[in-house]
Amino acid sequence: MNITIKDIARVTNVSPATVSRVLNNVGGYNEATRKKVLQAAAELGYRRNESARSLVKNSSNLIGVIMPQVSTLFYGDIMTGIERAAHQSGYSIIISHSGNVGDKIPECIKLMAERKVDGLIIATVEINDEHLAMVQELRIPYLLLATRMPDRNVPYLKVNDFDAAYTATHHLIENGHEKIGLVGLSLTDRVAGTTRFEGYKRALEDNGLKFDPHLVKEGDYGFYSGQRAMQSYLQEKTELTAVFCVSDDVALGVISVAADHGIQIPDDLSVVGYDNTIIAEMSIPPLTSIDQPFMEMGEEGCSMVIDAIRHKQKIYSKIMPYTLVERRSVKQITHKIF
Amino acid sequence: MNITIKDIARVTNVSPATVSRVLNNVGGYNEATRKKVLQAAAELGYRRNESARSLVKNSSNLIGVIMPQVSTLFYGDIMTGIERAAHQSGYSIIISHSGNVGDKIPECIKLMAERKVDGLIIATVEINDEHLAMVQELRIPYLLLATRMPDRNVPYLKVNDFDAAYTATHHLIENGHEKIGLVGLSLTDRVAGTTRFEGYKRALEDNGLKFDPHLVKEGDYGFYSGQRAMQSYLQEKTELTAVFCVSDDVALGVISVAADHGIQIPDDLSVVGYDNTIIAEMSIPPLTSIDQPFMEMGEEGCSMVIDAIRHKQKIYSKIMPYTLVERRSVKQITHKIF
DNA sequence: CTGAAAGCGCTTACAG
DNA sequence: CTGAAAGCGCTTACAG
Repeated sequence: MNITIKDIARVTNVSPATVSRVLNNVGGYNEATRKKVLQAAAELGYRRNESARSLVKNSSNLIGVIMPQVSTLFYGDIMTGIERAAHQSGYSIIISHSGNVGDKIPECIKLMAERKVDGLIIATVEINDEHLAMVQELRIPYLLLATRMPDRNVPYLKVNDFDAAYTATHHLIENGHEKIGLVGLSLTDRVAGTTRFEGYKRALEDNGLKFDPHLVKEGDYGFYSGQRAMQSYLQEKTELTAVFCVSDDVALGVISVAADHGIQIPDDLSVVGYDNTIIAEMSIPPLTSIDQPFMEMGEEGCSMVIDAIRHKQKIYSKIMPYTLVERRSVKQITHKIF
Repeated sequence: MNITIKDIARVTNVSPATVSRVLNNVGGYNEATRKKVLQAAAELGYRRNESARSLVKNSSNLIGVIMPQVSTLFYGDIMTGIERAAHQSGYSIIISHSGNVGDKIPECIKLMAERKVDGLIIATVEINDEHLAMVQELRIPYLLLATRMPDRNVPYLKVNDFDAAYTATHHLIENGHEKIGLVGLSLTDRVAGTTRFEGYKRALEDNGLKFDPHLVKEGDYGFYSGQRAMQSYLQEKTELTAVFCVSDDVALGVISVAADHGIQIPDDLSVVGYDNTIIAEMSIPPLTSIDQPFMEMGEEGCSMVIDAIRHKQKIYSKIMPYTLVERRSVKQITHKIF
């Protein structure tokens, strides 16, 4: 049998109400009772029953996290950040995977509803209007993390993909590159795909370079996508001196087939990645990459929803700062015009 | 206000008891009532309150997962496996991070106790006797995943580290190597550290090679650990033709400094990794590595505890199969004796 | 400062 | 097949 508040009450000769009060630190008892209750609780090995507590408080001290189960490098970082912030504030986190294509999102939301989570973080997956409606029905604070809903006023926390892509491309241009490829563009991904594409194009235009569709390779964010793109460049004998990759994984993909073909990075080809996961550092040569602060995003995002829960206030979207971290995969080349 | 079972009862003119029965599919009602209850539930948008349910059933449908927050590559894989199995059986998972050094383990266990989790998975961290006592006090099924307690009869699910290290080393020997380094040995890690060390040594001995302590570099499982080891080999001008690394990360570390020094992999140095995470494939050249099936381990492990919960039976330890996946980081060299 | 009582939303013997 | 009732372990007005 489990030890309950009543057991403590019996042992200490006070009412369960008082036990509850001291255990919850709400005041309304003198020091003597406080001491004996706490001592009895410790001696009996009391563990409070969160279910009972949740039931009466109509809240669970739970933050729900919905994430896709793709094994991306940053999954752990985001989770770590979220868990840290939650733990600090006395919340626990419960997670549910949305499937690779987000097909299980409704199920996830239902689950979160049953668990009466106090707040919800939807990370990394794109949701649609139907999902949004379900989430809103929950009437709890929620936040899109490292994702967003275009054209909808839904709170999110993420890096500005347009700017970051612009910066990455601009960095290449600054270093004298004029034929710059874009690798891994997902046209169906309106959050990170097309936005980065726009940033890339704009950087080109702003610097008087012509956008050439032959230089962009569609794909996804994976390693193989990068490999396929590089193979395709090779086969088509595309002339380029640099590529901007939509993720570190695809960057490593292009580097790997480049290596197989004796193409030197950065001497023959400069490459910049995106995410700045650990593999950017592991790359040979180490990869220049756009840093997304995933751990901080998890932490900050979770704090935002907790604040909203506690102060019953609205969550405002926030842009996280990105940085370009330079390593050794970009070469400065001389301008042809000189 | 939330819709409850009573609301459905009122609308359908049956008792809450009956509503509960049809919602839980326990039988004891005719088709007509079943239909109207289900319909009313759907119409009202009923969501059951798991807290209330947990309270009366004295169980939560929750599997607790305790993991360190190191951002290892396989974190996501393990979690994915666990979540998949849990979800399939109607369980949710709640996670708590144990800190890098496991210092927060007691706190994690306390939390799991309060949540009344039905089962517990402790992944990847080493626990001590004190922790074990706390866990056992919970009186719920639990399992150590990808870790174990030496000298204690505690159920675990993992790969046989000794055998795997033996296999890795033996693979190198088969390919004609005689001076084989061991990189990343953690002498304090009695689970994976010393065990892999033993496997390495035994493989040497069984093949008539002398164990040379100068060939082993202590460290941890990280990238930098591999870098430091390689630098140290270089500085000491250690003669060796191959290294067995305790993780892919350390393997990439040695490869990266090797590259900086113009040392060709595998021509000048063969290397085999451990874990077979995605980076093994991303490595240049692609890394031969011991595969640990993390996703399957998560899935299988979670299934084991769920089975134990359902059938109230003991959990028996299980060994997962590992495999050596050969890629291009090992070179066959001619035996000197010929 | 403290207690009696009601109630959170559900499940489950028990009785019919 | 169905309902009335008790109870899971807690919190929180209310009253003193």
